Amino acid sequence: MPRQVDHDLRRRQIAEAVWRLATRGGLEDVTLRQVATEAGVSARLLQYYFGTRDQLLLGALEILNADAERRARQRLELLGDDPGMRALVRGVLLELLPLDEERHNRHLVYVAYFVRFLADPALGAAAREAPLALENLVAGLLTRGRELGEVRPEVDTEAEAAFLVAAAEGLQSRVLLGQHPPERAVALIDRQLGLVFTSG
Amino acid sequence: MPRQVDHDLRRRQIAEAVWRLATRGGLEDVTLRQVATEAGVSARLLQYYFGTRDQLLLGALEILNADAERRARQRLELLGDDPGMRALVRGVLLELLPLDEERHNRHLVYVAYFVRFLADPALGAAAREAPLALENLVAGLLTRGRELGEVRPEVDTEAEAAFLVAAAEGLQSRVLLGQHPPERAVALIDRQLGLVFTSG
DNA sequence: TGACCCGTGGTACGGTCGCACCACATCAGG
DNA sequence: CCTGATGTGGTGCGACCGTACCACGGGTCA
Repeated sequence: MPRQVDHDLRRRQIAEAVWRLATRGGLEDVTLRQVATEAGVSARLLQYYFGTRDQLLLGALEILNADAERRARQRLELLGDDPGMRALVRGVLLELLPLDEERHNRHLVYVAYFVRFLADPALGAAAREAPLALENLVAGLLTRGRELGEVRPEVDTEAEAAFLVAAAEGLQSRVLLGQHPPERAVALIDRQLGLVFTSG
Repeated sequence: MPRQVDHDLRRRQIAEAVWRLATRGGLEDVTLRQVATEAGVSARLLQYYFGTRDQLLLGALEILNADAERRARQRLELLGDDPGMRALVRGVLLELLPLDEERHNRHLVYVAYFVRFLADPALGAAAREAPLALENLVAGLLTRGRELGEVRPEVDTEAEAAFLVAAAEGLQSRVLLGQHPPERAVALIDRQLGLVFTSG
């Protein structure tokens, strides 16, 4: 084998350019030439590493998803062993809010892709799984919390989980549009958690 | 004046073509030629009635907003005089869900525009007002309901309003992506309303 | 050392884009 | 009856699009 190059690194470098352009002007602005310029490589390389434009869009999304999962796992681990169910649920929900630049941009990218999710089966598959998994995760945590007495016994954990995740997603949009400051979104989540959990 | 034509009608006809294309493939697919074909008019007419592409996008959005407000008002009036605060709040929130084709498509169009809202000040202005007004409307209804004894006295009406609107918006996304059936979204809203209102 | 393949650049082509421009009906007012 | 604004169609232009294709440096293995 001749000259070795870190393919994953190159792909990531290109994917990041895709994200930046998508957050600025939507998928419209994600042209091969623009991505190449933004990534500082020749347009030919995009073809080499991703193939067609559709594959580039899909590839960039997959890398984003992988990143999101890794970062989320990191942040949850940061809570330490046995952080309590409330802190865990809170951590999961806050992952949906654009509380730092990384999450801000990530959610912006998802929005740019949104309409495509409906039309393109390959993209849709990559996007449909995550949120439902999140909902089930929260539902599981709430059920566990109810068994431990941390969650009020009358709570319908499945419904509450779906509602909490949806609310977090809605708050995300408001923060992105600058209609709420991030702290208010967090406060609103905490308020609802106060209604669900027994700990005062 | 020579040959008279209903400008508003023509503009609406063209705007509807914009919406259809935007819901199918995002703003990428909203090209002048495609819109002209979809609307069954010549491309030249788009220039005549809207000017540049940016103006077309803005104009189509404004017509959509006007429609949305009119339809919402209609549906609320359908509730009759003195429908009770809970029914009113419910009506406002359900307006945010894609419960019929009209609302489904409308929200899809908003999503297609979303990223643009952040970059284009003119579009952003048209989009930023509505949701905050909605939140204030709900907050007012809740406060009034609390005075009437329909809302539990311990409810923070402003926070609850913000949370409810955000949740409705989040549920909207889930329904659009087909992750929840519309009835489940309604049920989740009703469940939360049950926690807020005394009537049960 | 020569064959070979990986990684990279450049470029060319057919197509579509937004938009400006020109031509021409139609019909009200002088 | 003609003048001129209104409404409509067509066409052309320069730019940019996605992508296929060609060329080539450089490192690896026989």
